[in-house]
Formats: sequence, C-alpha cells, structure tokens
Amino acid sequence: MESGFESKFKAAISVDNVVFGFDKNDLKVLLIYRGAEPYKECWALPGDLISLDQDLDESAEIVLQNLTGLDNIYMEQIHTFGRVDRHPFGRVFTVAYFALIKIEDYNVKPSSWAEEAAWFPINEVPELPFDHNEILEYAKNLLKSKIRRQPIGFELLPKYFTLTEIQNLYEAILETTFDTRNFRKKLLSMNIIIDSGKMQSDVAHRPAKLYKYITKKYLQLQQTGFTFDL
Amino acid sequence: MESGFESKFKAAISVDNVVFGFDKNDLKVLLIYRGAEPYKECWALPGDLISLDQDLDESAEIVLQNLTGLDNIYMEQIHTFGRVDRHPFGRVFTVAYFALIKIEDYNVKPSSWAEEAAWFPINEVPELPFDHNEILEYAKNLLKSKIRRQPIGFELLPKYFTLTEIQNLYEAILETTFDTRNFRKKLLSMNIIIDSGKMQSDVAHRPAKLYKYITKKYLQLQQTGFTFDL
DNA sequence: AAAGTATTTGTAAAATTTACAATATATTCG
DNA sequence: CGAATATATTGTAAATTTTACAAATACTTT
Repeated sequence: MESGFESKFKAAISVDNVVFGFDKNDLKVLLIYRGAEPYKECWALPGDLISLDQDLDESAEIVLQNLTGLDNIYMEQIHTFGRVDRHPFGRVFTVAYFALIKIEDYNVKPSSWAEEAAWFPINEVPELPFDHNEILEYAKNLLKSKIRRQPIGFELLPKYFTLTEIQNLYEAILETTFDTRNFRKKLLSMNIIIDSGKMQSDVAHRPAKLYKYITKKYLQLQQTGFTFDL
Repeated sequence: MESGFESKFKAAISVDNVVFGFDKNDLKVLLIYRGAEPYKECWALPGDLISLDQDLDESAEIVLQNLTGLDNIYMEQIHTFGRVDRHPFGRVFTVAYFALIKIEDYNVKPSSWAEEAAWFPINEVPELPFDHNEILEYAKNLLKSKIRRQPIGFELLPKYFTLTEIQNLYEAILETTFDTRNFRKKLLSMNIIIDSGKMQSDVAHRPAKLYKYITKKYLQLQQTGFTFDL
C-alpha cells in the first residue's frame, strides 16, 4: 500500500507574498498584473514557483524582487496552503509570506512576467486567482493580531509621523476606533516614540507634532512582546 | 533564465507532527522510533512524505494516524521548513503541525514503519534527525505564546483536574512560577472552570477539589482570545 | 497523637484602565 | 483683518485590575 518515493517527488512549491503598506489612512496591499499563464491578465499576489536549489525563506525574497523590484525586504512566513486543486498545472503547495513596508521608501517596478505592480486599498482588492483571496484574508487577520502584541505599526509609517496618523493606522488595521486621549496616553507610556521636535506643515489647520520611534526600545519590545489593548 | 516547469515539479512534501501531552507535571511530546530509511533506528517526530492526492491538512491527520494510531486529532499547522539540504533523499519541504491531547484519553500504538511510539518529557528529548529539534523548538515557543492568549491548557488536562495541576501545567509550559493565590484568583475570574463537586482521593495529604471547564465559555473565549499575564 | 504534606483562602496598596470635553493653533474665506 | 474652519492637544476622578504577602485547613502516615 505504501507507494514508492517516485510518485511523491512530483510537487512544486510556490511562494506568495502579501506586502502591506499604509498611505493616506488606507491599509494597502501590493498586487501584480500577471503576464504569464495561468491566470494571465489578472491581478494577483506577487508569487511564483520557486527553484529547488534555494532555501525557502530566500526564495520568498527573490520572488518578490523579481516581480516587483522590492529589494531587501524582510519577509515573514505565515502559512502554507495545500489544497489539491489549488493550481491548474499540477500539485503546487504555496507558502505565504508577509511584509510591512513604508510605501514612500520604496519604488515598485514590475519585472519578469509581472506587467504591472500597484498598491490596492485593502477594501478594494478585486477577486484574485488561485486561493489568493483566502491568503490575503489570512494575512489580514495575522496582522490584526500581531499589531496588538508587537510594535510593528511603525514599519508601515514614514520616519516622522503624527499621533493622529498612527492612531488612524491602528484603527484601520483593527477596524475599530479609539478614544484619542487614552490612545495617546497608552502609546506614549510605552516609551517607544519620542517628539522629534519637527512639526507638520502645509496643512490647513493646527499642525501636529511629528514623532519618531526609538529604535533601541523598539527592538527590545519586539522581543519581549506587549499587549496593546484599549 | 526562467527555467521550465518540469524542473520545478520535483519536490516532495512531508508533514511532521508535534503532539504535546501532559502527565505528572511534565510536558511531553510524542515520538516514534523509525523503522525506515532515512535515519532508520532513530527517535523522531511522527512525520512522513505525503501522497499528492490529498489536501495538506488532511495529510497531517492521516500521517499521524498511520504512525501512532491516534485518530481524529485536531492538528493545527504551525510552520513550513524548507532548507535545501534538510532531507537526504531530495528536496523535501516539511509542514509542521501541532496538537494538544489528553494522554490518558488515547492509546498510542505504532504502525506502518514506526516501530515504537512513546511520550518523552520535553526536557529529555534526544537528538532528532532532520531538522526535528528545530521544529520541536518552534512548536514549544508557539505553545508558550498561545497558552497566554487562548484557554488551550485544558486540552492537555483530564476532564477533572485540580487547581494545582493546572498551575503546574502553566508553569511547565511557561517555564516560570506563579503566586498560588493570584493564579487562582485570575483563573477563576475568567469563569471558564467550575468546581465539579468531586474531590481528589488516594493522596497522602489534604485532598484537592476537582474542577472541570465550562465548554460554552471556553469556546467563546477561544474566539475572543484573552491574555493570561501574571 | 503528632508529624508530614499539600490545599485553601483575604486584604490592602499600587498600578492601570476607563470615561469624558474644553482649549489651542494653524489656514482659509469674506 | 477678523471670523470661520479644521484638526491637535491635554487632565482628572472613578473603577478596575494587579501585586505582594502568610496563616489555617484537612487528609495520611508514623
């Protein structure tokens, strides 16, 4: 009953990357327009079959760079999807990764068989091929739970940011609202951000102070973990 | 430079299961003694290459049952390991799963090519083949963080348990100690366990009350999540 | 009956969380 | 230039939760 090894060494592995960004109060995800079969001419997560001579984590970064030009992005594995019929070309298991980046710090340019690469507001993502909608949903939920336990919000914000911006980020991700006074109290009590001395400019109202985060504390907390509950 | 599809459909996938149990104040993990190559005659996590005609999650349960006789165990995927050289027979990606069970409720019996199956205290696990020690380490850390957020401790305990037992469980997993009064106060305030009316017997000291958990509250909290911090 | 062993329980102080609204500071408009 | 507009900023009291800490209880064994 035990089938031989040969029949088992016929699978392919792909990686699919969920790259989140934040811009103008919108949580966004990076998609590519596929210029190759299957699902040619569809928007999809930047993902591809991997070469079997590279480590898995390494593959995720390579695939992302090939398709979007994003280089040196730290990717974290989130889940592997392996439904039998998820790929029309054969048995393909896909390992999903995710990353958080500051949109303004990077320039995405499609390459390889990606015809376009663009940021989509998380609530305006079209129907995606394969099980990509399911993967995206998984990633959103993970982000939601991670942001309450690790100070990862800053990875999505520019170097200098206002307290309102970070509150908007938290509210967008957690799909809730916070009392401004309490939110600020809690955030500031963590001692991971500091008044940069700079001010917002070019706004038609009272300008806000710009804060920056303190790398040392930040890295420490990332290890320890914390709980952000309001 | 884009290699063809053929070269990519040559990988195999395995699943490796980390099954935790708890017994006499020890966190334990289920291992099998391998009766097949590679690493024949070694203790290892119960895992095997999977058939390519089954869904991934399904495969995890099948593999576990084949090797250990454990049937109908809910397995949760934890991580995929894909170093190039992790398997001597070729490129094998392994998807790790974990499960928590009540040792006394199940009878493990080795089958297929597993010659033995046995529970090892987590601190007495020998050197394991492949990257199994790394996988186990990953699973331990996951358990550690999960137990602080979800009431999963009860899955490891018998139906009736004492407060001391559950405290020992938490202390074993989190590798720390708690103040007994505060631990009980916190646990009872969650309203997920209730005095069963029964008492411990056959002990050479004051017998403890036996508690049981309340399924309804328990399921609810599992969804909501909670934080267990002391 | 005394010794041994683990179980059970309370309280005050400190820290954290929650609820809640008025004032400040910039730009734009008339 | 003054008024309107738009968002930024800030404090406090009450409630809740967390923390630190030790003595009495109930069974078995000697």
